[in-house]
Amino acid sequence: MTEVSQFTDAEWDVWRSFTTMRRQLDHALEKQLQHDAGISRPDFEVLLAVFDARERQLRSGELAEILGWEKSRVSHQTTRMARRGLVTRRDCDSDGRGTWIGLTPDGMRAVLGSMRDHAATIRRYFFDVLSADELEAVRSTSHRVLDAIDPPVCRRDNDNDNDNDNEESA
Amino acid sequence: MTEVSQFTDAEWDVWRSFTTMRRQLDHALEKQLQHDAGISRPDFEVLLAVFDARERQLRSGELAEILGWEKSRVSHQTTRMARRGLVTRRDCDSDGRGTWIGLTPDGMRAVLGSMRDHAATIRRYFFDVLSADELEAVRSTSHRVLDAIDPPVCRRDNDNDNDNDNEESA
DNA sequence: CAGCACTGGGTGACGCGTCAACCAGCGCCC
DNA sequence: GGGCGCTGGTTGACGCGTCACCCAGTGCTG
Repeated sequence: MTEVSQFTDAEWDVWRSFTTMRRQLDHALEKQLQHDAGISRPDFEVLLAVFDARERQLRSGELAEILGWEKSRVSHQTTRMARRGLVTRRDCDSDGRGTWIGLTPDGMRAVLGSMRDHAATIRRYFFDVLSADELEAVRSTSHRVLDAIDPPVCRRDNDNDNDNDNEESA
Repeated sequence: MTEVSQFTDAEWDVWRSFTTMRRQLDHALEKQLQHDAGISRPDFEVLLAVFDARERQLRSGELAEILGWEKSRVSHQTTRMARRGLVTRRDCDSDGRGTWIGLTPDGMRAVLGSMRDHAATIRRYFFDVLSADELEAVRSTSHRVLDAIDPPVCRRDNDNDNDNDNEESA
């Protein structure tokens, strides 16, 4: 990644800082969850989504939509989690194709035990160390980058039907 | 991730923007490489590191150090890449334990063909859409977050023996 | 030289994630 | 009611990444 990259040293420095930070932050959050509750980040996301749902259960498809995951990913993940005793999976009565995902006692314990710690960790490594201005900068740069990527790549938030015209300047 | 998260709406907005941006940016870069050269990002990193090395070859351990990867990861990755015909692996003469990683013609073609496009993509989605001030903000916030994480978590860049002082300002 | 620790690297199992293919139930429409 | 497309979801293969463990060559020390 040196002579070849056609970036200036300053650009390269920014890019490296940024990617390193992402990696370390992910790693730190993962480690905290693993340490505090013995679960992974995907585990946590699933547990929290189900926990937040009325009746503490969700159809597989709803879960996919909430998390922004593919259906197959949800299937794989919940299958693994069921094997590890974190969630239950049972067939839906009213629709023979459906699957309800619920929490086991272990899953409930895990999510309750890790929520506060996880939020605290995010706060410690992110919100606490950044000023209001910096947070605003993060927000705006994120949106800028997203806007640049947006047309060609996936659409998730406002999923309207057209997805191939655009370029509303950048 | 709603009532439960003990974040303000504004905080939540920042965090979501940030994580979404990371995901989409990674995804876009991955897609570009796959499209332009049929390789993944890890593939690209390995190829570029080897390409940059004198003699166009590296010992497995050097590669690990350059990329900041674990040795086992390098082993798995280069094994897969060798299977796909991107790199060569041959035993080292002077040290019976060593392995040299080199480029195949296909690997050379892939790295040559994707370098410019990859850099251009990073520029398009990142450097081009951010002002100098915003880039500086990215750099400084990245360092701030890294500094917050740093002590407890891994040390990678300046790997001198002491690993808990530093702070060369941000 | 024998022993022994260290070092370079590989392996296997597993979790995460995607893609493509598949399958069954459901709804619709003739 | 018999076909037909759609929808909800699963499966299998594969790549990525980590951890724990293993193995052999190296080199040092007695």
